[in-house]
Amino acid sequence: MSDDSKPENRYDFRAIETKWRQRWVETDLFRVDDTGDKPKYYALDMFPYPSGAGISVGHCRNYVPLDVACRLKVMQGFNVLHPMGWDAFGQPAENEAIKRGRNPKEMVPEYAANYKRQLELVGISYDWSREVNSSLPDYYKWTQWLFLLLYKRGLAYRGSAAVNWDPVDKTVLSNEEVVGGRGWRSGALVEKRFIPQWFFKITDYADRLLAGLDTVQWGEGIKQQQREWIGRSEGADVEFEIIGGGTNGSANAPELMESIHVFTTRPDTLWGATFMVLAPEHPLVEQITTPEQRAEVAEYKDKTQRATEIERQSTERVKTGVFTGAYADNPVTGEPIPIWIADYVLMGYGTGAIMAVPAHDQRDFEFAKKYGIPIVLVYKTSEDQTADSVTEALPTGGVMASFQPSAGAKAGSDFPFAGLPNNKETVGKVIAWLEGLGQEDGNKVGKGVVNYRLRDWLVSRQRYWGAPIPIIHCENCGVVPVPEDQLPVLLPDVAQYAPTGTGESPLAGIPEWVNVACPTCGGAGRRETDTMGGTVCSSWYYLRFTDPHNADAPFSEAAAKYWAPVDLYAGGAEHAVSHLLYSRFFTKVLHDAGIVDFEEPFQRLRNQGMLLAYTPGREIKPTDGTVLDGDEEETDEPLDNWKVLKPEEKLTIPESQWVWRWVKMSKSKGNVITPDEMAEKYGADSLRLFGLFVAPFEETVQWSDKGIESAFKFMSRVWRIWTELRPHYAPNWRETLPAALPELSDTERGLRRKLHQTIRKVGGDIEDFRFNTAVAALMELTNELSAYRNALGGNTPTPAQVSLLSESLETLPLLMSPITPHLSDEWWELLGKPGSTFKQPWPQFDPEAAAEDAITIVVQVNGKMRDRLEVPVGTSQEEIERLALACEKVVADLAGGRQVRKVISVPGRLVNIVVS
RNA sequence: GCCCGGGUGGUGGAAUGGUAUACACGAAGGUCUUAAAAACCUUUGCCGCAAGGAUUGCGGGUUCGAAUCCCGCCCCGGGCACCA
Repeated sequence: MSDDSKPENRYDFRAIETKWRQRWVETDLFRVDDTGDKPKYYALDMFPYPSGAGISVGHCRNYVPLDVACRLKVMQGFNVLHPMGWDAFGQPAENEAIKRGRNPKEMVPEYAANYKRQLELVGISYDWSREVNSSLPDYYKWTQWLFLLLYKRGLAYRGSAAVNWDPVDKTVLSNEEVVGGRGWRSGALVEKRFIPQWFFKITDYADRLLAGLDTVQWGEGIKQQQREWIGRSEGADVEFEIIGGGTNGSANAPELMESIHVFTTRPDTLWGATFMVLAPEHPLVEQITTPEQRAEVAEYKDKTQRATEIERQSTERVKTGVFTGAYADNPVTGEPIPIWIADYVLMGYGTGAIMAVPAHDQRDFEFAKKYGIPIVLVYKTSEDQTADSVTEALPTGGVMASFQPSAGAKAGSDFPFAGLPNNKETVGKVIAWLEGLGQEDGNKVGKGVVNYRLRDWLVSRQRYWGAPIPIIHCENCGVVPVPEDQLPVLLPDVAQYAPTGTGESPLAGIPEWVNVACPTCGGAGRRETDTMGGTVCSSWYYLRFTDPHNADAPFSEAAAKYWAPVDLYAGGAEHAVSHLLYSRFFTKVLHDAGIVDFEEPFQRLRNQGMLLAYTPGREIKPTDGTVLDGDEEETDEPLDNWKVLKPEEKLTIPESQWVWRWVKMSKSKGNVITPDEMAEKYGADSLRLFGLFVAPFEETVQWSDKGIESAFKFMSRVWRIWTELRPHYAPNWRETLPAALPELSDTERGLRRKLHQTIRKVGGDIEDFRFNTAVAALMELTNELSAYRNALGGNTPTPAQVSLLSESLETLPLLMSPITPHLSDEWWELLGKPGSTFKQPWPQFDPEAAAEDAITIVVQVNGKMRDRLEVPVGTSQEEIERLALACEKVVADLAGGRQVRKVISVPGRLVNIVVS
């Protein structure tokens, strides 16, 4: 049937794709403007860090599907913003530059150019005139401007925060560079050091960040992760006075006495609080520890600080702690209760101190049992239940016991809670009661508060490759923001990019950059030498794309108003909390500053699945060091007892000993397949089609060469079929088709029906991100066209058949255009049409043509399929039921006196006969 | 332990209350060819010669009808983890 000897019958994807790639660039096809009467649509990929390795076919799993969605939107008449840029600041680029001994300012643009080349290679429709690079001054000027905006709004502040200090390399490490408590290069145990650093006050927005989640179309899983990260919990802040303890060697001990605030979600169990626990790092520990306990406390503190990481990973956590010698006053019972320190209380959550209620909290229970601390039941499940009889904490159930306040108690003498159930309502009543106590001296015992797990956002990095923080420290004026007209604070060149041995950024080593006059008083000032972490740059980039070359503002309000917010955002689920939360925070700040008119940056979010490659590795023993060798591109934990083979190991270890596993495709694992080699071998269109067809967008995919071969096979096949039918194309088919319709055979009407059903399905599936079924629909249509071509044989088609074929020949390139744009444009040209399918309207779906003229009705007996009926559309329900009951198989089932009890009809689908 | 996904033929997957296995891979047979490849055609989830039967991780439930909804359990992947 086919004849590949004719050159035009061969699918010469190299010639086709090279030609159209060039032509799209020459005609500036993907350029968009902020004007016109079309509705806008903003679709965005998470912008990548351009690594030296270039993109892998894994990246195509992200960029190609969004490109398909964009191309469809353009054809549907939207003005589509589809930009791309580079998340160029940050550690990966810095580490790469250090490793290669290169200047990141030169290296990053080279890598970016390579990325751009590869993205053009696979035919992504980016408007490159809007390319941004977060490491260029024209971009980071505005990152700095936004820092100052937050500073002015009281949302940027300097606080003390711990960094990971590598005592051997004498550098600050990021969390990613700490593996198993050790520095990734030196292998030395990492220490905590506290230094002043800059924070953004994201916690002020905790409730709004929570509420906003209900207004966006994101996956429930991602929303849930953000909710948990924010970690809102309602409870009470309760104050405990310290009534004895260490004098700290000072004579005026009473003045040192303070109170301890705790956060508790269970203030209703206050009567059962028989001790308190402070985190070992709690600042009050020094003050309250008695001289006798000092040595023991110091030892415990030291032990927790050094051994935390190791112990956490080793044994099951046994509760340990040390008594400080101090006591606090339980405000409702008046009893003195001992104050302990223990590492199960975390400094970073709540107030770093808890009231411990062993009767109703399992951790407190274990601790009390171990150290012989009394247990008092607040809730009892039976009248005569005693603390000695319980073997574990009772967090739920029971009713409240009766408590008589002792003489020393602050609380009022009445106790209105006896008999109340253990539930949220009771907690509320107790909080209200606590708030009413001690109001005379203005000192409430407790008050209802909301606590969040969310911490303020640490933006300082003691690193070179980032946007300098636009702050000057003046001896006289303190912290002074750099005036806006002096922005950007340019990142200077340095001799050495690696972190310094002092823990400061390399910028601190350039006196001529650091020393400046104070903008306020003119006195001696020092520039802030910390830079901003990469997540700051990426928290607003989506807005820069709306107006990427604006020299007077981060973006014009008009451009942002026209384009933003982003209608469709696509990227990896690994950003579920960090980037996606920070961008939302920035957007709310900009909203409050009156700069943007919306509060949520990303209306619809889709997360693509990972791409796995079958990768050789070797078994490792648990003792076989897990210290990484530093050239890891990503920092995935090594899989339990297995490690990827290094290139040299592939030579030394015989293949029979290789252990294969599916792991994420990445440069560090040596399993990357690049789009370059695939495009060379099969073409970009085949690569696009394969990535879409192989699995649903969100699903993890196992890469196989077989898969792309099958995509290529389809491309060759559809090319051949279309090419063989093309001689029958008549451009005037729209005029001739109406008259031709009555002449068509059933088969031919069936082909036309399939065509219009496919128009409907492909459009709908792409909008729903169901690319795999859209491709399947195109394959089905191709199969029908193929069958029709075979049926036609060498016969000359009638004029009616020409009209029919012409409609298909012209529609197919348009239907395939979003998915295989190069092929589609080549076909378009072969039909004698100018321009690109990209600028053509999406085909109109004709409901009449798509309608079936016969339907299959399934006949069931008691829900079991018995027969099928082919009936013409429009057959009455009564007629269908009569036919169903007359079916041979139904009649057989009804034999033996079984009675028809009910007949259920679903129009157009089935008849279910319920028999006794 | 908690949270979020998921479990359907030999394989990737389709079907989200109404014909389970679309589409594709793989496999088998055929046509063409000196031959091979490619292409094209046919068959192909399981048991059974067949009629027919069982079947969507396991067990129960709701329903005329469940892969789909509900309850309990098992397994796999991902995330968080002493959160007071």
